[in-house]
Amino acid sequence: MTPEIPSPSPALPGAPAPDAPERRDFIRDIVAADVAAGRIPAPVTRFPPEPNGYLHIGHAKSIALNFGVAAEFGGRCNLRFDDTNPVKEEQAYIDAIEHDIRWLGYDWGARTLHASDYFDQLYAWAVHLVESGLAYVDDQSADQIRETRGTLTEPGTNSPFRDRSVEENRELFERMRAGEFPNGARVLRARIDMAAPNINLRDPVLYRIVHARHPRTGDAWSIYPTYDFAHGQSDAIEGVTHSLCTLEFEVHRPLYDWLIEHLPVPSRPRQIEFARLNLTYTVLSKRVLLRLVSEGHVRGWDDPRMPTISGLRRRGFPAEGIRDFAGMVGVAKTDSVIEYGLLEYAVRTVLNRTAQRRFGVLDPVRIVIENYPEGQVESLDVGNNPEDPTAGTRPVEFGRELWIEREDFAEDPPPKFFRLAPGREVRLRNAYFVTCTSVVKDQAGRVVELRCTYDPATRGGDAPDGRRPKATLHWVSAAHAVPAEVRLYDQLFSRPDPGAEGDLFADLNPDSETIVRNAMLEPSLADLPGGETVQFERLGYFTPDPDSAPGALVFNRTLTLKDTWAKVQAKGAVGA
RNA sequence: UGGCGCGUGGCUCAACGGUAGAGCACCUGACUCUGGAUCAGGGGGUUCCAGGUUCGAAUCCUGGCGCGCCAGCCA
Repeated sequence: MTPEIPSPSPALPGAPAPDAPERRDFIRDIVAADVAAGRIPAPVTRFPPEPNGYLHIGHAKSIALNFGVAAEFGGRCNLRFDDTNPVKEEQAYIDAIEHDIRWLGYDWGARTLHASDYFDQLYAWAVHLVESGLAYVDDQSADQIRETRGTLTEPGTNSPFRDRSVEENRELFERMRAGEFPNGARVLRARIDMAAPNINLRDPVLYRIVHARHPRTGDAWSIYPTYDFAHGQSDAIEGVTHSLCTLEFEVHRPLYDWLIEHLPVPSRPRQIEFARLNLTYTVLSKRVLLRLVSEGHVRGWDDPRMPTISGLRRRGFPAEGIRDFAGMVGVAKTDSVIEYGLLEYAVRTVLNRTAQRRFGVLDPVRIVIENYPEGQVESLDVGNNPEDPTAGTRPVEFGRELWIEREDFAEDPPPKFFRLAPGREVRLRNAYFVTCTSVVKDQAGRVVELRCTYDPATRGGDAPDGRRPKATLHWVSAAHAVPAEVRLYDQLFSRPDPGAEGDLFADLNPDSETIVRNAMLEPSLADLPGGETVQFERLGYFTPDPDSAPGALVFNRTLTLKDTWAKVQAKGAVGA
């Protein structure tokens, strides 16, 4: 499914480019101050995904932050899987996550770590807490625990098992580990304060009984630590200095600190929270993304409409564009929603600079050049990228019959329409000037062919007399064109704030994908390698889809070009 | 009628007591063999509100208001 991708650009992502403006945000300020004050020689960060789904563009922000901070201050960033819940986690997700981070262009050396690597140590620390009288085994059910936790405005009440002896707690916890009890029979809880105004401090659960096979530790454990107990301690084991996480963990920080304080951990990490990424027209919730996939609203995690890294990759977004975007969105504590257009801007900027140009006609209409010799074919030299002279040129066949874009012709051109019309001369890009002499229609009145003449003196696209048509059209030789299916994409959701008014799934855009089955492409496109995105001149950026096969080409439209004509039309429509 | 956090142009951020700035978006013009790109210019902010401190407040204090998060044996 996932195409094999050429390695990302050689520039070391994460490391500041020599000419990059200094990136500044409150987290980098804190790190810089810690380094300047000599509290740490260099920062250690970590990216801690739970392997229960695919990475998405929101994770890219976190990845760029964690790896970026580490690189900029000469530190390091670990990849650590937060694999403490075996009922939701799978090896397939672990593999996909590693692949995606590599594709994005980040490198964590040999430091592929797992919270599960620390299960022994974590267990020993839990015992330490028991022996300090700071944790106890609670026999209450999940329901009972919920009922006695209190509410936002009322304190909770102590569990009847809260004052068990250290001996009894130690024995019971040991037996939980030995697998003597069924799921949910007992938990290990921290003994903090059932009346704490912060609910996370009301004797939070540290360990629960889960009889499930873990992707890495197999059946070795029948109890698993919760996020709260595993995360900070894992940070401490790894020597993480700045544990960067999203805002929803803010209220967990007092617990994070409490555990670090009461345990003989080897280092004292500090948790700092920042706002997660939100994007208009997009949902970045693993739960929802999983539903989109499992309910068949999209074809898979890597559907080109998905905001997953694999989806964006299949769509043709370059890793560099995603990295640039992550750098542009800023890091702050304000809950915010980024306009999707900023992502497009970042991607277009990279693609404009790097994508080779090709000719492709999505909605072909035939033109016949009446004064061009029948049977003649000539090869024209066409530049691969006007933004990059080193990209060279390629030969493109020209002949008497060509395909042009149907919408590049108007029998009755509206004002400000500069393209082909009866009697009007336009330039065929890198080829000749042609003038439309007549229109051939079928019985239904549909244009089936345009008869034209060309000016042989304009070969290459310039007129000796200096005259300049107002429009330049893309074209493909009818005798050489290869047919292809092209998939056009629009937002997966039809409103900028999906789900804001009721059911999220009711906001799915029914026109998020449009399939064009009879596109005509220049023949060089037939063997474009997967993972490469090119520009179809005047149309946008396109990339071969993995569904593509020899003789049955399939392309995805990555993005359109910026379209000011569409804007003019829209204005006209409003004014009319 | 709990706790924690956040409020600066349409969007995202900066300004860290000295009189509000950037990117994106938007508008205009130039240029152009992509109605793309590029270049030049422009509009747009009572810095949530109200008091207070100060020669001076987006920055400090007090009180409001609004928004977000927290009552999983998810992370």
